[in-house]
Amino acid sequence: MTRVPVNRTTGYSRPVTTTAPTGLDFTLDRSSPVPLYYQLAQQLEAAIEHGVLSPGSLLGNEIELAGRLGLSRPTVRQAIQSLVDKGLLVRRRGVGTQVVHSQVKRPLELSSLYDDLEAAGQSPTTLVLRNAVRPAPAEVAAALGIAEGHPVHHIERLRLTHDQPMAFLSNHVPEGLLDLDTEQLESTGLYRMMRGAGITLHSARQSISARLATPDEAERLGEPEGAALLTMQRTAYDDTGRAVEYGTHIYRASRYAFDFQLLVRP
Amino acid sequence: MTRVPVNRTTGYSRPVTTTAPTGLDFTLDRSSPVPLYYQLAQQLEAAIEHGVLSPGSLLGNEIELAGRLGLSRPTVRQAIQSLVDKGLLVRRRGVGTQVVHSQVKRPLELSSLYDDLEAAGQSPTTLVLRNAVRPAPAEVAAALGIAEGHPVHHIERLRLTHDQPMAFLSNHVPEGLLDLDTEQLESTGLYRMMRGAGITLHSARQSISARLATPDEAERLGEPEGAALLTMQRTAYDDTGRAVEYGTHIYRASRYAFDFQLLVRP
DNA sequence: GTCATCACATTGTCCTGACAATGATCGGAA
DNA sequence: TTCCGATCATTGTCAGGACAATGTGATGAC
Repeated sequence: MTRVPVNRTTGYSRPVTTTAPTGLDFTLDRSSPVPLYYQLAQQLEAAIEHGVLSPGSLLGNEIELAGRLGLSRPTVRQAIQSLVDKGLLVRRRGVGTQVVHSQVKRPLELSSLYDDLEAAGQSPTTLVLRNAVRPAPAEVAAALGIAEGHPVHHIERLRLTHDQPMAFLSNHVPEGLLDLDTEQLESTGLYRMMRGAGITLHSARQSISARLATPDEAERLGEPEGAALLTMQRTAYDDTGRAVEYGTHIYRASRYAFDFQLLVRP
Repeated sequence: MTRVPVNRTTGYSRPVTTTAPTGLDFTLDRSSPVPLYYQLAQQLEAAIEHGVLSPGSLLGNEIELAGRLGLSRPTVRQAIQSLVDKGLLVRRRGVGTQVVHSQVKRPLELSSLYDDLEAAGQSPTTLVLRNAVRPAPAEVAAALGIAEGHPVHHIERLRLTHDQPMAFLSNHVPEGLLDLDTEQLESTGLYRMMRGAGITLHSARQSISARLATPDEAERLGEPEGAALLTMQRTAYDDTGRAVEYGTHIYRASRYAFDFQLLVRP
C-alpha cells in the first residue's frame, strides 16, 4: 500500500488532533464517599458527552493532569482507564490520550427488553399470560443446571408498545429465588425485579436466530402466517455462577432489531 | 422472601467455597518483555481453564499472594483485575477473590464470521461474487461518513461450509484503505486482511434482525422461497474513529445463529 | 434462642517514586 | 531530497506503603 495522505485517499475530512481546552475544571470532593477516580471519570465522561472535550482532542499528559488536580498519577490513570474500557478514550504511548472520534453509545449491556424500550420512549406494557410453578422439563433443567422435575417458575408474557404486540417472552426461573408477583411483572421487567431481590446478574449466554412463525405465534403477535420472527434464547447467571433465568423469546422482526455497539478488546 | 438455605430451595448442589490448592506455582520471567502482570494473568487463566483452580475456590489474599510470588500488590491486582474484566474471577471485599462457577467462554468479541467458522472446525470457503470500486450510494456514504459518490470498494461474497451456502455478505470499504485482492478474499476473512493492512479495529455498531428471503436470495442461498433469514448490518470503526467498513449480511437462519456470552459491567 | 456488637480478614482507594518502552519530531548525513 | 539516528514527550510497568470500607463470624447480652 502506497503512503499517501489519508484524507486524500479516503475522503475523510477531520480536524487535526487538537489540544484539549485548558479551561477544563473538575471539582473533586475528597470528603465524599465516591472514589476520587470515579468522580474524575464521571466528569470526564460528561465533558466528552457535552462536547467540551471534542473528538480527537488530546487530554493532556497524565502527570501534568494529576498535578493540576492535586491527585496522584495512579488515581488519574484509573479514571482514564475506566473510560478507555468504555471505549470513550484511546491511549497511545508517546502520543497521549485522546477522545475517540466516533460516537460510542453503549458497549452492549445485558439488555433488558423492558428497559430498552422504556429508554427509547416506547412506553412498554406487559401482558402476563402465565405465571405458575411447574416441574422443570428436561431442556429447562439442563439450561438452568438443576435436576429435571425440580420446581421452576414458568412465565409467559406478551410485550407491547403502542398497544401493538412486540415480543412473546417465555421465561423459567428456579423456584425460591424471588417472588414473582404478577402485578409487578406487568408494571416492570423481570431483570429489574431480580435486582430488587438482591440478585446481581453477572453474565449471560445468548443465541440469536430466526425462523418462520407458526400459526399460533402469528396470531398471538398479530403477524401474518409464515412471517419472519427473530428468536433469542438466553441463560443468565448471577455472580456466584448460578443460572438464575432461562428465557426463550420471539420478536416480530418487522418491529424489532437487536441494536448494539461492541468494542474490540486489544 | 424467607431466608432458607439456598440449596434447599433452589435445588443447586454446589460445593461450598474451598480454599485454593496451595501447590499452585507460577513461573515468572522478569527478563521477558511480557509484563509480569500479564504473565501471571495468563497462568491464572490457564489454571482456571484446566481446572487446577476449581470454580468457587478462593484465590488466597492478594498480599500473601504477592509475597509468595515476589511481586508487589499492585502488580498482582492488575493481573487479577484483567481476569475479573474477562468474567473469570469475582472479587468480594472482606471475602476474597474466587473463580466464577459458570463456564465463561468468550465475552463477545467483534466476531468475524470467517474466524468463527474456522474456530468451530467448519472449514469455511468463500466465493467472491463481486469486487469492484464504485461511487458510494447515499446509504453507504452515510454509514461510512464520507461524501456521496466517493469511491468505495464493493464486495459481495458467498460464504460456504461443507459446500453449502451459509451466508451472503455485502461489504463496502472506503477506497484507499487497503488492497482488496480477490484471491486473498477467497482464502481468508475481510477483518483479517484489515488487521494485516495495519488497521486496528476499535468498535462496531451492529443491528441484527430477520426477514423473509426474496426469490433471488433464496436461490442464491439454497433456501426455499419465503424462508426466514437472519440479517445483520454493521459499521466498523478503527481506533481513530474512522468508519472502515459497512456490511449488510444475510444468513440462513436454518444453519446459523449468533451465539455469544456477555458480561454485566458493575 | 435471638439479636446486636465487636474483632478480623480481605479487598478498595490513594499516595510517592522510579525506570522502561514507544511514537513523533527534528536535525544531519548520504 | 531522502533516509537515518538522536532526542523528547508520553504512556506502560512495577515497587512499597498506608488507611478505609465491607463482609464474616464469634462473642456476649437479653
